[in-house]
Amino acid sequence: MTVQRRVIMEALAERKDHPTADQLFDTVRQRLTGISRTTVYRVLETLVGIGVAQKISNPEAKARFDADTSLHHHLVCERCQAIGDIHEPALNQIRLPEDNGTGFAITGYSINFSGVCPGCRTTKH
Amino acid sequence: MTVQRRVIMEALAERKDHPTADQLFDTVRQRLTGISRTTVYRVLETLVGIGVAQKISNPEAKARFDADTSLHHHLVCERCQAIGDIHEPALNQIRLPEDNGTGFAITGYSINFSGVCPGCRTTKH
DNA sequence: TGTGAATTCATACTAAGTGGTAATTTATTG
DNA sequence: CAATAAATTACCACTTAGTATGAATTCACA
Repeated sequence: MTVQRRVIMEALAERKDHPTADQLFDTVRQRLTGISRTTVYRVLETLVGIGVAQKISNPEAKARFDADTSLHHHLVCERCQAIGDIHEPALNQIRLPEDNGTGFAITGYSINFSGVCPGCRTTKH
Repeated sequence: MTVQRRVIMEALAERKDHPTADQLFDTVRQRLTGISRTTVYRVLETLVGIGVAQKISNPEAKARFDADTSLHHHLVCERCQAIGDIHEPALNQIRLPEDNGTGFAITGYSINFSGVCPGCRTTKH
């Protein structure tokens, strides 16, 4: 466990907006001058690999990360692409399709709700 | 409606693997020599805008497109990132969380199942 | 505190996507 | 069917996101 990993993990854990690797890099470099961009990318992959963070599925062309690895779901804003969390126990009861005819061995799932975030709702058009 | 749009739409509609913009560009350029990469990107955004195609949420850092805009869900392979469709009526009955405490105006949803695809299941490791 | 292994830094690179402008092409209208 | 205005496309350069490689540093443990 290195200083870099701790700082990156902390930076990810303290925010709820599912940042991209470059966003985290901008945050982390202010706390740890000289940290390299490559390190942030690599450490994030490591964190995902050991199961303390996850990549969020999203329609944008960039990876987004989340320090919350519990079963929960996401709200994606159609306008500004912001991503919010939704913890709703009722959504965690979905029966995994066993015989789905696709041959996939399903291990988990996550629901992406699309909609319009509070900020974009109040902004005209 | 231009030739380019028709060819791109056809190329997207005839495949089920949710291709990226560059994958479509490679296909389309063989049918329409001289078509520009930018055009493929722009037309795909247009097709999404008019509602005849959609962007698929996925954990990779690239946009994936789908000509099927009906309510259905996706299977994402953890190993090779392949994306398959799953049409399961039971999954289309989810009640949209009304009072979700987030202020989001929810308009739709899609479930991403994670797992291992048939190809990767039979390949060791 | 020394040593080997793992991690990080620096740099350069590839891949994915965007922006601006001139040139085409389309659709429309007479 | 030809003229023309509007929309679309091509070309080029550029930004952003992510990856590869090897040298240098740091960590963990004896």
